[in-house]
Amino acid sequence: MKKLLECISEEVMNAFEAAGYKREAGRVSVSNRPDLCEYQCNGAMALAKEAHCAPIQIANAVVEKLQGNAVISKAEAVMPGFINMFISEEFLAKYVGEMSTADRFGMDLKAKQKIVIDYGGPNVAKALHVGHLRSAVIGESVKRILRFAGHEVIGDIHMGDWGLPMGLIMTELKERKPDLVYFDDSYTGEYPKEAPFTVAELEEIYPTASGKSKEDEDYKARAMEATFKLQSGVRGYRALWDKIIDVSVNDLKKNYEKLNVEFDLWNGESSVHDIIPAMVEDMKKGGHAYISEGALVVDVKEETDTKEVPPCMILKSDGASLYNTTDLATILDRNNKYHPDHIIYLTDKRQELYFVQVFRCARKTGLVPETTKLTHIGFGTMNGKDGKPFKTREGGVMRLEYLVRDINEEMLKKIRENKGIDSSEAEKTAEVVGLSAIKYGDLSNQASKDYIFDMDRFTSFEGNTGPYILYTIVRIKSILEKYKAQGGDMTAVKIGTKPQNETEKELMKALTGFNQMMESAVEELAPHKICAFIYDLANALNSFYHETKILTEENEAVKSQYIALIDLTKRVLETCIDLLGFSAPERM
RNA sequence: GUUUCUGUAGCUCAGCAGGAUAGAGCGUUCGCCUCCUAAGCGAAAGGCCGGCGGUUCGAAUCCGCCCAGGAACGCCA
Repeated sequence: MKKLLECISEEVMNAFEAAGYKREAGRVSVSNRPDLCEYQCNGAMALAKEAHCAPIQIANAVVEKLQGNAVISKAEAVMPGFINMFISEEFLAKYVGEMSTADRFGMDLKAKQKIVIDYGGPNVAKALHVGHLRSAVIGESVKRILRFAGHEVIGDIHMGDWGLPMGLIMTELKERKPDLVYFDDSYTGEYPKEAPFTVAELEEIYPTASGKSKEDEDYKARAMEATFKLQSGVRGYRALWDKIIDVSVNDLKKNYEKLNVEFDLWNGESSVHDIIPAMVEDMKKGGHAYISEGALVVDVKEETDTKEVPPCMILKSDGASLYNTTDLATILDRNNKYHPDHIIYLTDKRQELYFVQVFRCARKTGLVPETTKLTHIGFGTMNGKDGKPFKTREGGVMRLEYLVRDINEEMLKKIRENKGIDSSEAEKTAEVVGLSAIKYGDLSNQASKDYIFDMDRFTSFEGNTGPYILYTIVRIKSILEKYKAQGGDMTAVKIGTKPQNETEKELMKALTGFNQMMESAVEELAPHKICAFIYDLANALNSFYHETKILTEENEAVKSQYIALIDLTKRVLETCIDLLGFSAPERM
């Protein structure tokens, strides 16, 4: 379905052409002066110089050609050369009517792509903290947006599950429970099903071990040995590692579930361990990798660089692999398995340079074809009210669990003080609304920017917040329920006649922006555009609601259109919040 | 030091393939519930769009310089 602005632009372009000017000048945008007009075209002014005449003359000529137009009800030329237009109400109603019955509200699909999203995942055996929130929330939304646009998307959490941290944990475990069968090299039987530790223990073990290794050389040596044993496949160490992964992943799943975040793949650095040697060998053979300052590197400088881009390190001088190595191997692995058209990484924006290096290295060494797009979405930090990175009151790193819990408690308080909702429903509702508060608060900002996490603001029901959006949806649901209870037939309602008043027209116009907005949200991988759109749409709905008695409208045809219109609004809003990764309750 | 991002109302943020009087929300002030959820709606006040230059008929938006803050800059991830 053509976007509304395209429909209007086409008319204006034709008019430009008919008046003897080039049609490109006819591009129309939503007016930035709603007091003067609804849509505007500034092409006449841009054209003036090459056409050697005053812009107002051009505008006048174009306006003349627009008289009696079916799409544009009124057009006028204004000094110095603006073309101000109003849309035909009949056309608008017809357009919205088509939208309401079309798939995806009439959004056209582009060629289908296969896309992998890498969430730059958390380390196993470490509690999720607020730093992991953005990757999960933004990534989930981007995934849903791309799927909505018709692409095949594979989300990979991509955990840090290999290397020294694992050795440290095992060393500390051995220290505490030396009798575990996993450490008995002569043991050949089955290993126990039960893990010899809980998540809580695991989370405490890692920092302890990490601390010890910094002070105790001998301890560190043992940890490195354990790491080596794991990586070289010693049976007991592998079995123990499996348990660590099991316990951690279980816990991670629980946490991500609360955030309504899902992954298709639970891969990690370990997944590509086996293909690293061959990859490194190829890089050497290809003449790309060479030894510099003891380490194996690939140059990734380019002539056009304005800054120093250090080489991409493949192996450390002690021969061990590092972050780069596994990321490169992962690219290779993904290419072999999925042949993706596009791989998207979500990490903190501080890793920008790192990804420039990795992407260039991957291209240079031919890990992916030229056509595979590699994108890094670098997001800003979540700060506290003081503008500094978010911390607990004690100054430590805030666990994600606690953040979610605090938001939910705050939400529950507000919901309880409002109305007599019974307590089990209130708790459920608080979770749903709380999630909207967290996610909307995050996603309504541009991903690349830092933002301030303000509990009071995010959980507020007023203003540009998640709860406000949900409230709007709940309001609509309530009317529709009543309509049905009164015997109204939802399948019979439709949109097609011109709006009765200004607020209805504004609501229609707001709805028509969906396609335009979605296209740029997909193109720019920008969930915040959806937030801005639904905020405007919710405002339009609430104004309409306030001005219009819907259920008591006596003219049945008018009432039917009202119902169809708010139903469409509800569906659009629900689709959008689903793309953001949350949902609305029945009541609140 | 080099590179890069950011700087818009008291606060939190939009707007940036250049367009007419720079927009929201919170907060402040003032209206509106016998009526579909007032968690709402309407209105007012509040701005040298960090500064200075340049390009242009026209700049918050493009370019240059400067100021302020953050970040990155080979063996962490």
